[in-house]
Amino acid sequence: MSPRKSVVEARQTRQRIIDRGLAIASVDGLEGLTIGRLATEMEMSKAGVLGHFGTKESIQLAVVDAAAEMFAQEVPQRVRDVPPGLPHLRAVCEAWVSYLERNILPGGCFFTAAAAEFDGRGGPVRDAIAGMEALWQRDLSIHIRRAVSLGDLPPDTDPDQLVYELWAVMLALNHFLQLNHDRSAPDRARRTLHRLLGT
Amino acid sequence: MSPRKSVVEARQTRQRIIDRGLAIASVDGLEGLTIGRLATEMEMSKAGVLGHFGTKESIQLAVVDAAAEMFAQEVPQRVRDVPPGLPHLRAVCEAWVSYLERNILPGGCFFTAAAAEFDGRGGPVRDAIAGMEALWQRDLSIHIRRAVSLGDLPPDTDPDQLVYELWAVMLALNHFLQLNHDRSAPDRARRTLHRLLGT
DNA sequence: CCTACCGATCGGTAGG
DNA sequence: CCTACCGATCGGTAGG
Repeated sequence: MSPRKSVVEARQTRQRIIDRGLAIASVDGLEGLTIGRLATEMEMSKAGVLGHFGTKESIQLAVVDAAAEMFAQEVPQRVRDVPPGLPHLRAVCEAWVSYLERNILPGGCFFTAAAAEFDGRGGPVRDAIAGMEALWQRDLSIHIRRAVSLGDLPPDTDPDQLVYELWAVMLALNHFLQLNHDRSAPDRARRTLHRLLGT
Repeated sequence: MSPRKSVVEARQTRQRIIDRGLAIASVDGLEGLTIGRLATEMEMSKAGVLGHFGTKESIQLAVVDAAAEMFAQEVPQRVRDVPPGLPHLRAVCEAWVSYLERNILPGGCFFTAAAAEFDGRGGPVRDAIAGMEALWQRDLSIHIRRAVSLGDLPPDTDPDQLVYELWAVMLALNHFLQLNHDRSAPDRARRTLHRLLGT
């Protein structure tokens, strides 16, 4: 029997479970993330793992939040000092490409994988994934409109259309990296961005 | 006890299992495609279902083949009479958009979902998915090079780059249709294609 | 945080 | 094509 842990230690354990869960889910999906597997990899009992969350769905939701936090730190946070308008938009996209290129999570972009897995279902997990994507799309749209109003992009730019095309670039980048291990994919993504956002 | 069926009937049953499996897999993935679920929906016993294939992996491989056949009938077959070069390439892309827009499979593009599900693994199923995608990319590349040699596309066109960008358009179309039920996505896809392939 | 357990479901087999 | 079964694993609970 393990000694009872302090509140701080318990919180650390909880965070370690979430981090491990994020790595598992990026490879094998949010359903491949089973309590038994988490327990084995954490060298804990299943009840020990589950006690921090209550249900598997709570684990999944915590992992979705952790993925959003990681993305926020790796992309928008890294370019927060770049001046607004087109420079900021370009920096955001470059940070995004770099994030995918560096393969921080073993299975690539968590949200792309989770969206494909849950898009045919209902429920809180699907809603959380869709909500995070919508937030980030809104952010991109704001950067685009700012670039237009600053005269950095043509006045007839359709922000939603550009969001669609930027999203497409990143989906394809993740797809070619993960399925084909195509190392020329980041370069192709950058060339497309070049065309979309000028030199 | 059901009467023993003829060879023809057995083949039909096998095909019905595959068709049902393709629909299930497009929504819940190739792992959500369980033998028990197939048996319930087919109103057969698990052993009855499994007897046609031997293993679950064989079912998965048969479903991948069926998905490729469906795609072949819905996209390249439909435009086989369109003259080569840019007209053919445009017709192919329009048939592809239309195929995704009509949502023939309840869960959208099977290959996108399957690729996201299996891209972190090894094995025959993953190889079959990647192989089908590679085949279709080769096809696209041939159409592009034909259009270049006919003078329909600029001589400095990079075929692999254009394949990347066309693939991106279709991944995004499927993504926005399935996750967000965004009915403006087909229009956005067509506008991007317009820009990529001229008016 | 553990052991010990629950009913359900998984892929698959034996035998007919 | 069926019934009847196998061991393994699923999410989750009781009790400490």
